This record gives sequence, structure tokens and C-alpha cells, in this order.
Amino acid sequence: MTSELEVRPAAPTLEAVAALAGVSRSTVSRVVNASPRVTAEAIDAVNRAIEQLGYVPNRAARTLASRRTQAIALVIPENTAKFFSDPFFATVVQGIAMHLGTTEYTLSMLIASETNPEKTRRYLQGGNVDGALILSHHSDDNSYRALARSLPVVFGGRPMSVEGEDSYVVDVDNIGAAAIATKFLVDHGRTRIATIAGPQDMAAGLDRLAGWRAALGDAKLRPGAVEIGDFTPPGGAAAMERLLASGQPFDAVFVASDQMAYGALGVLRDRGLRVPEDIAIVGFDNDYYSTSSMPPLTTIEQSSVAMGAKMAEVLVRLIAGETVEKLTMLPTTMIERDSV
Amino acid sequence: MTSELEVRPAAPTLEAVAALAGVSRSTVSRVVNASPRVTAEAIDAVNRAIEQLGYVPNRAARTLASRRTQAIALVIPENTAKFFSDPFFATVVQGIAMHLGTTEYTLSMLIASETNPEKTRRYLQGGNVDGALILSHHSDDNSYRALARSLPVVFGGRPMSVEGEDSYVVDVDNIGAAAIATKFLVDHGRTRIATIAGPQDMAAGLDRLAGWRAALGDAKLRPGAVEIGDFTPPGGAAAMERLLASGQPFDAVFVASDQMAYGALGVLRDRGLRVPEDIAIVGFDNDYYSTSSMPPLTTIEQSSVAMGAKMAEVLVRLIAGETVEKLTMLPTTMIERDSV
DNA sequence: GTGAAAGCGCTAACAC
DNA sequence: GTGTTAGCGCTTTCAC
Repeated sequence: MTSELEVRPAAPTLEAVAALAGVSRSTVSRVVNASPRVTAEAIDAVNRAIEQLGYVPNRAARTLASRRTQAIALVIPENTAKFFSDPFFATVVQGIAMHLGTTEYTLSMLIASETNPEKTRRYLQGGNVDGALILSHHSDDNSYRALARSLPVVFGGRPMSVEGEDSYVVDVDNIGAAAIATKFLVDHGRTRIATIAGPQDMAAGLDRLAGWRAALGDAKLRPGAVEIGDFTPPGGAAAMERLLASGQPFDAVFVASDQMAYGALGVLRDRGLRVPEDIAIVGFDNDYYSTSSMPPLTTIEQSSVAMGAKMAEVLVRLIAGETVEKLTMLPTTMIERDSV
Repeated sequence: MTSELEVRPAAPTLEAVAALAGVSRSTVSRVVNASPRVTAEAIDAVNRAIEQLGYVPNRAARTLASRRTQAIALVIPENTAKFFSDPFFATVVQGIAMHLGTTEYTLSMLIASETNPEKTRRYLQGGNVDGALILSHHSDDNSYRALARSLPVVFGGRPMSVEGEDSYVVDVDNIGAAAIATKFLVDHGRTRIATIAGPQDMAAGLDRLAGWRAALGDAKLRPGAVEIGDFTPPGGAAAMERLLASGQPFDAVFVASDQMAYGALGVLRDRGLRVPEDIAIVGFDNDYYSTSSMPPLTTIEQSSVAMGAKMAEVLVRLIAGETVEKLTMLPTTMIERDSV
């Protein structure tokens, strides 16, 4: 089996650079690794040789010798992979990749098969990466907590399992943001405020519901009906149908994700209910589609690109041995459009 | 700088396995690499030792010795990264990752910075990966064609630059599918068929327009108006506005992406035009949202997960030195829902 | 500040 | 079939 790979000319090695620059391999290595103890002339000569030869260090050799891989894994549990079309996830990934693009780290994307979790664990613990980023949707992220003992790990979004251990988390203040969204409805004179909540096996789902409840408590309003959706448009539509069917009147709904809000808006439109005149809606995410819904959605912005970037940043600092706060909270902003 | 990495216990090496199994390192290597020339007893002893020690081969050492990285790069041009929220791209990536999960290959995700293309090129040609998958939106993929001479490369979607060279492409038959969609409209009695086309600097945009035109020619119908969109909902909405403003009457529109169709549907709804009674719509993609639009969208399904998986498969076979067809066309299906 | 030397953990001839 | 022997290209003490 003759691979096409073999016909390619050999890449220039550090040895060749050393010869051309008239120094030893050690010196070349020092220059490449920006060691302080090298004379300016040597640095110059080496850089010229590198330039001339088009030398690129061999990553495998580097990893082998230094025991640092310069690679980071992005672990996506399989069930979450199915949610890949959720713009939130996609843009978090984008943020991660973009931030890493500014560093020397490489991103390895792993879809963690549920049928063979061993494979993922082996990969992660087999010294293939210097750290891992875990993006998970549901409550089954317990298995990854253990990982954190043997590898720097950063979670995107608070994991559901036990708190307070040695895990690092980048998250948005879902409770606070949901409260702000709900208070916004209160401030606009709405008094019977229902909610379409997210899945209750996800922190984001639980927290946004808690925030809604807290804001209503603060306003001394009786909580309206609660329906649970799954963060998808059809899920939001079904939840709105149930809300309407319940017979409990409401004049506003805090919907825990924009995606669900799109579904909900469709149902209201079908019933001839006007937004915001009859029913005001606040969403959550400020995703790509929120400006083009009918009407454009008033929502909470959580910058998912920023979240991805922050996750990457925290992990890189962790790997560098820096002390990093265990919990990084990202700010949210209220975006006022036409649905309230 | 004391990294946390250093406190971890040393992983068991091939040497340790050899000692425990009572064989030489070569034999262990042969077993690990499934070489045929090993006795069953040796295989057994080695596997037991591996199990017992929890041995995992060191990838860097393997790469260094074998000159195979077992890694594949997924290159996403920066401008495309901004389109990450397009469900089509996100699910292609998912398909790639899932297929690779069944192989020994690792996926490295690269967002190719436009300001520093050298960095990407160096990474790709620096022996970090065995091959590259290129997912690109626009016409600036020329730079990647050159890559194909030094590395196995597979493109997702026909690139715009010169044809027929040594590049491998996985694509859907956009022309054929668009023609089928348009013919579907014709068969339903529509005679004044407009189109909202995609960007004309992308193959998918050009080809779908060509297919529409061809089908109309076959049906001996005069082509309706053409408006160009950018594959986003707002772009589709704006294109529909222009179509309506043009004064040229039409009773159907072939819209080159579902995302644009959502925007277009919103505009029609605002104008009180009924779909499909007044205007029939066919989309393209069958994306995640097409069942929940109002009305549910009749569209062309192109399985983006399958496309990702196929790209990965083609590349893996290419790396293995197999002969692979240069162009892999993926099937499409007409999905009939309620917009025609 | 610089070089020599010794590996990092594995694969791949080559002999036996 | 199995072991021995060289490296793969780099980092990293340790002397100087």
C-alpha cells in the first residue's frame, strides 16, 4: 500500500537550520522556544536560516520530547451533537476555535460516543491533549467530573452533578438574566406572566425558571403557568399550545430560549393573537434569527462566541499553571425589540 | 512555571507491557498494530498485559516513528465561520466528527484566519495532519487548491476555482435537485415561477439557479424574475420584497435555501399573501426548522450529516492510498409538505 | 550563552 | 514468528 504521503519531500529539520545558521541544535531550539539566554546575533542567524529553509517544527517530536501536546480537546456528548443545529452550540464552538487560533494550541473535536465512553476516556487520558473543554447539554455529564482530576477541564455551562469540586466552569448568570427579563415584562405593566421553561435536566433550564420565579416573587405577583419545552421551535410551539389550552389567562410569557419563542410565536399567530398587544414575549439567547422573527424578538443576549472564547482562555491559563477563578460568569444584556 | 501536568504519574509504556508479557517491544508493537505475523499465544499475553497495565500507546511517539499523524484537519475559512449558525454547516461538521469517531483519526478544527493565511498553511504542510477537509462558502478558496498538491484534500461542495485538477469533491447535485424542485412547481400547475437564488460567488448559488432555469426551459416556460439572496432569513426577506416590488407577477418561487425561505414566508404573510394558495414556495436544504415554518416547507433534502460523513470517508480512503472517484455526488430527495 | 549527549515512546528494517 | 538495532525530530539537563 503506497501512500501518497511518501512521495512528499522531507521537511527541513532543526538540524538543517542549525547547520545553515552555524550554531548547534540546542541554540536553534532555544530560539524557536524564545528562551531568553541567546545572543541577538544567534537569534538573527537562526531566524534567517529558518526563513530561508521554510522550517516548521515537527509537532510530534516536540510533544514527545517536551511532554506537552499543545492540543486541546473539545468534547461533545453524543446527545448534544444532535443539538448541533442549535445556533447557540455552533457559535460557542466558533468562539473556541477563534480564540485558539490566536494561540499555539490546536483544537481536537471529539464526539463522545455513549456506547463506547472508554474510547473517549482513553483518548483524553492517553496524553493526547493538554486539557479538555466540555460542552454538554444534559445531566449525564457526571462521568466527566472524574476527568478533572487527571486533566485540566473547563465546562461550558454549569454541569448538573455535584457542586463545588475542582471543576472550572464558564457560564452566564441564567438566574439573574431570567429575572431581568421577567422584571422587564412587569415594568411594562404585565401582571399575568407565564413561562415556557427549558428542560429541567439542564442547568440553563432550571436556572432560567428559578429567575422567572424570583422576579415574580419580588414583584409580589402570583406566578403564572409553567410549561416545559426542549429548547427547539416545535417544543416551544407545543408548550404554547398547552399554555393556551390550560385556560389560565396570561398577558406575557418569558420563553427560556429564542428557538422555543419562534415556535411559540407561530402558534400565537395561528390563533390570531397579537404580539405584543395581546401577549408580550421575551426570549433568551439573542440568536441569529431573533431579528427576523415576526415580530422581532425582545430577548436576553448571551454572547455565545464570547462564551467559547472565554472557555478556551480559562483552559489555556489553567494549563499554563495560572490560578484561575473556578467560576467565570459572562454578562448578559437585555435586547429590546418589538415583542414586548 | 510548574504545570499541573507534571504531577500526573507516568503512563505505562510499551516497554512495560513487553516486560510483563514476556516478549520484546516489537512484538507488542505488532500486536497493537494488528500485524498478521504473531502467534495467538503472544497476542493473548500482550493483550492481557495491556489490559492489566491500562496501556495506551503514545500518539506523539507513534507519529514520530511512523510519520503518520492519524489526524485530519477541518479547515473553515473565517468568512464561513461567521456562517456557523447556518444549520447546514453545523450539521456537516457533526457528520464529519461522527464518522471520524468510528476510525482511528482525530479531527483538528482550524479556523483559517484571512489576515494570516500563512499560519494555516504552515500548520497544514507542517506534517501535523494526514489530510484536510475544506468547507468553504465563497469563491476565495483558490488558495486551498494548491494545498492539494502536497496533502490529500477533500472539498465539501464544489469550489469555485478552476475545474478538473487533482481535487476531490463531495457535493450534491445542485443543478439536478433545483430542476426537480422547479419541475415540481410546474407539475402543480404553476406557470410564472420566480426564484430567490443564492450568492453567485458560490457554486451552490450558481448551480441552483442554473437548475431552475433548465427546468423552466424544459417546460417551455418563460423564466420569472430572479433575485439574489445571501442564504440568510433577512436576505430571503429582502429578496422577496424586491420580487414583489418588481411588479412582475408570479405564482410560485423556488428559493435556494430554507433559511431564505423563512424570511420570504414572513414577508408574504405580512402582505396577506397565502402560501400555497396565492404563491407556492419550494425551499432547499430541509433543515431543522422546515417542519415548523408556517406553513411547513416543501423542500429538497440534502443530508448534511451524510455529506460530512462522506467527506471524512473519502479523505480517509485517500490517505490510505485507495483510488477514489474525484467527485462524489450525494442524493437529494423532494420533501412534500404544505407550501406548494 | 552555547554545545554535547541523552533520551521522549514508538516503528520498521533486518537478522535470526 | 520474534528479537535486535536504529532511528523519527525535538527538548533538556549538564558541562563548559
